[in-house]
Amino acid sequence: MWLLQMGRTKVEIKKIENQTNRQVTFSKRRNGIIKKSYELSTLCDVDVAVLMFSPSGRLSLFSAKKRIEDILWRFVNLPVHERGHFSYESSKIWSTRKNYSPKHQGCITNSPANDQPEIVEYLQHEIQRSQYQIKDLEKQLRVFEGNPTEITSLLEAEYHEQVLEDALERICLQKEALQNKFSTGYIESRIDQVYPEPESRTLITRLMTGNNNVTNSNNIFDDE
Amino acid sequence: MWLLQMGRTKVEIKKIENQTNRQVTFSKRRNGIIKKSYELSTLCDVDVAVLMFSPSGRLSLFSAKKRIEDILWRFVNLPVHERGHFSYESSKIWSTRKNYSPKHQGCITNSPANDQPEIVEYLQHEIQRSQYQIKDLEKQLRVFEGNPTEITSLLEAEYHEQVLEDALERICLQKEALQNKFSTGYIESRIDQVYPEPESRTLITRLMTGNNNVTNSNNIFDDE
DNA sequence: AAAGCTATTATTAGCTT
DNA sequence: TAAGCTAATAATAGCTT
Repeated sequence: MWLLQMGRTKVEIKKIENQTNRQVTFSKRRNGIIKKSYELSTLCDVDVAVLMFSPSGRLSLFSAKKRIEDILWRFVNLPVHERGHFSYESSKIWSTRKNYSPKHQGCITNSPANDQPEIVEYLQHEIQRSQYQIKDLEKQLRVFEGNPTEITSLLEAEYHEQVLEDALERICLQKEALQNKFSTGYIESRIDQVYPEPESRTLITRLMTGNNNVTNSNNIFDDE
Repeated sequence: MWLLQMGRTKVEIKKIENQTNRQVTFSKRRNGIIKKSYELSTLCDVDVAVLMFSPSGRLSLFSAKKRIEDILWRFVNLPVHERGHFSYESSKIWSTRKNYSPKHQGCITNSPANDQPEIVEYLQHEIQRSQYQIKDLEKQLRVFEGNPTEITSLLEAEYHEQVLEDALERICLQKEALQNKFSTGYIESRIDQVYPEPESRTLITRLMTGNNNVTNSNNIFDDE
């Protein structure tokens, strides 16, 4: 009946390459973390918030005792001197954990003694990110201007031609619909079912411009 | 040597009244959650952020793969309706928990209340300014998408039509120019640069468009 | 109190259905 | 594909040092 083995095996902590397996493990372990978080919250009377973004951009949230927004809000609005300091010191927590490598994790606890302007650095970082985003959007807009320096291949030109023709067609249909509406009094209400989602256009457009600035993630590890 | 019992006993999930005990349990279980979060992050390639506020106001943070600010920022910038409001009752994990009372969700305001230094106010102002600019640029881009739901009057439709026709004309001129160039024997061969693999860009595109998928109310424990 | 120990409970990996 | 099973690993409660 049991061909290989029953029950769990010891597993190495590294990315699970098999997509199905990874999904199943994610689901199980996420439930585990959420359960543990709930228990910690209840046993020790602490507010807990957990956020998980999967690679596909899907978000899982958990918060105990308070709305997650309230917990995050409290964090974001902490006075500087209670915000927690960042250091690279290794935690004793991990000193006996074999599978732990601290290069990509940050564990921070606040230390009232330290008064570093972390929030200023954070805000500056976010401004830079916004500037990148603005540059990218401006680049996208320039593509539609037909600027020869932006479109350098026939394929690109044809692609943009197609995008614009599609958009134009939708506008014309919409124009007709509006004309009908005003001439007959009939209310058009199926438009968003009839036409393709604009989101797909945006996505492809952004793919075309190929500007993908990624925020850096210097990670930080700290002892309690 | 062992008066009562060795090893753990089954514990009821309710607030630990003994202060010392509660602190010890907090420390141990917190480490457990952080370890599990690290493992989940690595195994399943997920961004995880954990925040814990003890009753005394002490904060513990953990984030894997990215800075916690980046993860929170991403969450805060999700449109409110995409933030995932969920009820705990829906999971069978909670079906036997008596002490749990879920709180309903509400809105979060976006302007930080601050008694922060001047520089912080200034930076926050700058960020808001950038956000407005981004919104405006996105609005301009939507003109090229020709989304019918954005257009509610004939006048608007005609305006968009004109903009698109102008853009199309410029693109066509550029296309002709490129055709001339290539008809002289030049071969276009950079297709993979023009159309990058969608997979690699999806996350960033979603980030930029703000259209992250979120687990909704009833399936926080469901699979992705 | 903080760190270490271990019996016991809890989680879960790989399987079957 | 999702849900259930169980052997095995992992976490940890209550203890000692």
